[in-house]
Formats: sequence, structure tokens, C-alpha cells
Amino acid sequence: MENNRNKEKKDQEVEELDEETLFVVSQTFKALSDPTRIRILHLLCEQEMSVNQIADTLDLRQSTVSHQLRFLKNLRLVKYRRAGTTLFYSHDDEHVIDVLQQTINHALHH
Amino acid sequence: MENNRNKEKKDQEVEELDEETLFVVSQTFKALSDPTRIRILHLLCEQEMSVNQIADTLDLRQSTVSHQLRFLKNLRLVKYRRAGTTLFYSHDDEHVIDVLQQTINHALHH
DNA sequence: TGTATATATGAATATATGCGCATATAAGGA
DNA sequence: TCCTTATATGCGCATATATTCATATATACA
Repeated sequence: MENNRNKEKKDQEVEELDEETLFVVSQTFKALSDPTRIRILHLLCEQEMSVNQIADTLDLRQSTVSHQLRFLKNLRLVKYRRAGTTLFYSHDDEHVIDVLQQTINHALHH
Repeated sequence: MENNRNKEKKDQEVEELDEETLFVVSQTFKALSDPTRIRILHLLCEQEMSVNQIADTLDLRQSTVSHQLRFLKNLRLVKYRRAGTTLFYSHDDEHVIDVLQQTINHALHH
């Protein structure tokens, strides 16, 4: 079987993805690949919520929610505003929310 | 902190996702969360390819490609046609390919 | 300063995941 | 039937991940 790497690119040949793009894309989807994070992001689609509100609504431990919010915040998928000791989280990436909504709708209608 | 589950739904309150939807959506994104699977699906966006062609093009072991193709086939994200002993794989879910392309483009242009 | 509330964090544990080796299976041709 | 080629699969290892408990940090307020 012939190996085409390092040869001239054929007309229909697809451009290989560079490592950074691959990393960003895989991380983005990894964020959406866990049911807990999906539930959290789905909540935050329409309203901001505090950590404890999220934990209560989804019946999760406070630490679980906090860990996952840190994960999502590192990827800049959520942000927060402080009000006293309470932090209100909201989504911070329209594209990711779009993709999530699309896929939820696709799953619901099939 | 008040727990709103099992109470009347407020106007802006988001509908909770049922377990099956949650499973389907998370599995879909899990498929897209691994760099190897992304590379394979990205290749199959534009052309069908045999297992060995994929392995050669992406510099992966044949067993690695086969394992990942099985994963993708279980989720019905790829299909294949047989030609002798060779299996030509191609993508089989337009929605997932769309979502992948969108996210790759989003990553490339930011 | 001391207390209460909200959130974050570190460590431990259980589980899931990706990959490679070795081998099995399957189809085609001599 | 035997050999070759293409692909699939079982198992084990190494690593990643999600969750929990216990505790730390931070803010507000008396």
C-alpha cells in the first residue's frame, strides 16, 4: 500500500490538521462529551446560575459542580460575575452553545 | 438555597434533558473528542478510504485505525463497502460531519 | 475579630480510554 | 487447499477522567 505523505498533494486530497487545531477541537468536544458538563452547560444556555443553584437543580455535589466549572472556565466556555460570596456562572462561547443546541435538537428529533 | 426540582416550572426555566438524550449527545461528542478519531473523520469528510490507506496517511498502526473505526461504526458515524478483501470506509452522519467542520473552521480562524 | 455562607482545591479512588502486540478471521488467487 | 493480503479482535498496560471527602479560601456581617 502506497504512502502518500510527503508527496505532491492530489486535487481532492484533504489538508491535514495541524497539532494545535487538533488540540483545540478535541478539547472543545471533550468538554461536551460528559453528561454532567452537558447538563451544566444546558442549564446555562438560558440563565446564569450560582454554583449551589446548579448543584441543587441537577442533584450534584457542590464540589463536583465546582470542579466541572473550573474545567469549563479553563476552556473559556463559561464565565462568572461575583455578588458577595456568590458567583453567578454563565456561558461564554456562543459557538459551543450553538453546537450543543444543534446536537441536542438532532438527538431529540431522531 | 431553594431546590426548584418538582415544583412548577418558571417561565425561563430550561427543560432538563432525559437520560437517553444525554447519553446520545455525550457519546456523539465523545467520538469527536479524540485527536485520532478527528483525523480519521476529517479524512473521510471528502473521500472514502481503506483501513490501510488511513493508517498510512495518518501514520497510525492498522490495529489503532481498526479499533477507532469500530468505535465510529458502532455510533453509525461511518460505514463501509467491501471490494475484495479491502473495506472502503466513508462517513455516514452528515450532522456530525457538519458539527466537526464548523468547529474546525472556528478553531482555524481564531 | 469571630462566625456563617459560598466556593475552590487537593488527595484518594474507581473507572474509562487509547494504544500496541499477537493472533484470528475473511476473501482472493495460484 | 495453501498462501497472501486486508481487516478485526482479545488482552494488557499506561494514562486520563469523574467523583467524593475533607479542608482551605474568601467575602459579608455582627
